[in-house]
Amino acid sequence: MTSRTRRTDALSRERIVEAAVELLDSAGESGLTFRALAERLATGAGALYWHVANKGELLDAATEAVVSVALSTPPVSGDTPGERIRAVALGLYEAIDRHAWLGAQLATQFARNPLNAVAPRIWESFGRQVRTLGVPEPAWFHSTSALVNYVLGAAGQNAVNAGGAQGRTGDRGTHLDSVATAWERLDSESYPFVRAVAGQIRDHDDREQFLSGVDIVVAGIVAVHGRVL
Amino acid sequence: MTSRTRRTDALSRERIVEAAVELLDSAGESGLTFRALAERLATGAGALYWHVANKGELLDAATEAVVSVALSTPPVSGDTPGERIRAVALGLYEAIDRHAWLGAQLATQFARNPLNAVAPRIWESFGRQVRTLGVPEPAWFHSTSALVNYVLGAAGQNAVNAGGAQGRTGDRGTHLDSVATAWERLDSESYPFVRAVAGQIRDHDDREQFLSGVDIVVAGIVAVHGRVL
DNA sequence: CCAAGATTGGAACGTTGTTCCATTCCATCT
DNA sequence: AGATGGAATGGAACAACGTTCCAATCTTGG
Repeated sequence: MTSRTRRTDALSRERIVEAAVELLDSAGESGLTFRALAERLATGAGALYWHVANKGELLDAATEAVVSVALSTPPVSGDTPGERIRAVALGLYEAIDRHAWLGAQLATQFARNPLNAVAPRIWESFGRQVRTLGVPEPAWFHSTSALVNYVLGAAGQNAVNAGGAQGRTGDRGTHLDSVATAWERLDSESYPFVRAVAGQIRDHDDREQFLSGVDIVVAGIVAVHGRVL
Repeated sequence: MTSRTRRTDALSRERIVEAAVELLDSAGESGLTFRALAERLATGAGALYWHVANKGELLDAATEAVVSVALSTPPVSGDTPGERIRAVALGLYEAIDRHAWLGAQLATQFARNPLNAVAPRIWESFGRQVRTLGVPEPAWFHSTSALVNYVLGAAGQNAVNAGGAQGRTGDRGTHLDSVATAWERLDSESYPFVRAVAGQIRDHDDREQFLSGVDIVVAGIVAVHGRVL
C-alpha cells in the first residue's frame, strides 16, 4: 500500500472559504472569527494561516466565491439590453439577499482592496451589457461606473433587509416600520421632504425599488451617452 | 470667589467627537481607538464612556459631524435643478476627499444603523432638489433613492483615492496605475470589457467621473419620471 | 462647609487577529 | 521498507482592542 487513502478532512483554502461563508451566513460578520472557524473545521486557529494570509484575504475570498456564482448562474437572459442589465443586477441583489453580510462587504471592497478579483468580475458583467446599449466606446467607462456604483451603493444600504426570501418578514416589517416612524418624527421645518416620503418606506418593496433604480440609471446612460438602437 | 473658573479641559461629547475626527483623518479608521483618543485628550479610556455609549456611536457622531457641515456649506447654488443636485453631490464628494474614512462609513451607515441622523440629512438635501426636477410625488421616493444610492456607492468605491486635494498625487497615480495594470493583465477571454476600459482608469479624473455619474442618474430620473419644466 | 451627585482615570476582563514553534503527516529517494 | 525533508497541523502565547468596574476626585446646591 504505497499510497494510503488521502485524508478527506485535510484543510484547503476552498474548505476554509466555504466554512467561512457558512459562518458568515449563520452568525453574521462579527461571527466570523478564526477560533470559531477553527472549531467548525476541527483544527487550530494557527493552521488556517497556512492557507489564508489574514482575515481580510479571507473576507475577500468569501465575497468572491459568492459573487462568482451569483454572476455566472443563470446565463444572463432577456430580449433587450435593459432587461439583461436588470438580470445581472438582480443576480447580485439576490446574492445579497441570501447573504446578509455581502452588501456591506461589496460596498467597501474596492476601497479596501482595489486589486481583488471581484471588482473586475462585476465590471465585466455590467460592462458587456452596457456595450450592447449602443454606448460609444469613450463613454463605456463612465457609463459602467455609474451603473456599478449605483448597484454597490444600493447593496450597502439595503444590507439590513437581507434574508427576506425565507418569509420571515416580521423582522423586516417592524424594522422598516421603526425607521419610517423615526423619519416621520423629524422636525418638519428641517426635514419636509423626508417626512413626505417616510410613509413610502413602510410598505415599499426592496426589490422593486432596487430595479427601479437600475432602470433609472440605464435610462440615464441612454439619454446621455447612448444611441437609440 | 464662590464660582471658580470652569476648567476648560473638561471632557464633552463635542470635544471627543472633534478629536475622533482628527484622529480618523490622521491615522485612518484603524487609528481610532479609545486608548489613542484618551491619550490625545489627556484622560483615561474609561472616562470617554461617560459621554459616548460605544465605538459605533462615536463613529456615527463623527460621520454626522462631518456630513453636517458638508451639506450645509455653502448654501446650494445653481441655476438649474441639475446643477443644484451636482452642487449637493459635490459637497459630499469633497468631504469624502478630505476625510478618507468617510466613504466606507457612508457606504454602510444606513445598513449598520438605520436610525442614525445622517441618512435623513442626505435624503433631505437630495430630495429637495429632486422635487424641483418636476418629478411627481409618487416617484420622489424611487428617484431620490436611486440618486442617494449612486452617491453612496461612489463614495464607498472612491474612498481610497481620498486626500488628492493636498497635491500628493504621487500615491494616487501609482495606485491607480497598479490597478490599471492588474486589469490589463486579466484573461482576455473572460475579461474583454475590463481590458478595454482598463486604460481609462489610469488617467481619469475621479471628480469628473463622479459628476458624470450624477448627470447620468439625473438624466435617468427625468427620462423615467420627470416632466420637462 | 457639607453632603450628594457628576465626572474622571486607571486597572482589569474577555475576545480578537496574529505569531511562533514543537509536532505530525506524507511523498519521494535510496 | 526505512529514512529524509518539506508540507501541514494545532495549541500556546502575545499584543491590542472594546468595554466594564470602581475608587478617587471634582462640582454643585443646600
